Amino acid sequence: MPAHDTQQQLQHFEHTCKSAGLKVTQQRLEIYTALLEARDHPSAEALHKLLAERLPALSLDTVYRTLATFEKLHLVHRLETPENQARYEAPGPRHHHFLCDRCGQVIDFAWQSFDAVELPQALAEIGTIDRASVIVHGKCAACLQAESGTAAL
Amino acid sequence: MPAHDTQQQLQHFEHTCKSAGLKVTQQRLEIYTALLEARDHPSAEALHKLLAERLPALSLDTVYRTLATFEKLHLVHRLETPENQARYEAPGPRHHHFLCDRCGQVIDFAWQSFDAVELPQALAEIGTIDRASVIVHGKCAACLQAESGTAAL
DNA sequence: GTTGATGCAAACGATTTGCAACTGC
DNA sequence: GCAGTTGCAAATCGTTTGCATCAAC
Repeated sequence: MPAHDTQQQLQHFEHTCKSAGLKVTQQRLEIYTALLEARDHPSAEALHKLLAERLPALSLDTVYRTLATFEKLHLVHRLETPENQARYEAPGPRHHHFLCDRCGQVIDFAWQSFDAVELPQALAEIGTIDRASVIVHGKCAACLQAESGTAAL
Repeated sequence: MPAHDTQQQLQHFEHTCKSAGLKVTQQRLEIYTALLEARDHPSAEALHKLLAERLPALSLDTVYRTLATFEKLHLVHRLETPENQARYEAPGPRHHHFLCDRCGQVIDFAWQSFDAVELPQALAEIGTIDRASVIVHGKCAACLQAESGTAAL
């Protein structure tokens, strides 16, 4: 995907940390990299598990703290999900989210024509706009199939 | 707002409960009514506090349980917010959400031209669509003012 | 009268925090 | 070396659950 290769994002990451007066520790680097590579909006716990091999000493609270730090710097986005567990993603190519109301899965989708549209006037009075995205609720294909097999709900 | 007056929604509420085999208890009625009247997407705790006057004996867990029940029946929506506390709203006129990244406030806004637009093809393969809405992140006017006064972050 | 709903208190799980040891700059 | 970070363990907070009592149908 153009304009979003890993190298560039890592550069941006280091630069952002340094300008904020934050140290570029191994943990931060690994967590950020893992998030760049993850395509499934992992939770803090999922990231911790994922990194357990490379960094056995990494503690879960560091993951939480690091993600919170990254979020403030806009290095990652915390997703809005109906779950009680927060999920994160590194900002990449612009996309939107489909949420399965049954299994909770989050699926990305692109929608160029939305991205190009102008936001409504009303927003100007509400505040400044950082980013806008679409959230679609429904049932994912896998769940539909599972339900038809198991006679539903 | 047409097609969404309180009377009608209460009828719909009772009907939905009965068809689901659920009792229309005073607690459920009050919680639902409070949510219909609330314009601020209250959390379970906020609702509990709000109803404390009318129903001093109402317990917080009943609020939680009731909201969960309502959600399954699609009588209320659980909002996607970046907070750790869930917020709810009764489905009313179609609208979208502005989230202030600073104070966490949720502000509704209308966007008719979005509502009329056709969702992208890609979604058809992902699953069935229940509802689609836009989430805008930014800073609300109040926070902008507060920051300019206090010399920011 | 039954059956499901509520209130209470205890349990749970995700996230946060205080503090001492450590590591990047 | 200093300031910011981490790991650990304990605390916190939102939410869930087991169980006896109570209310709606």
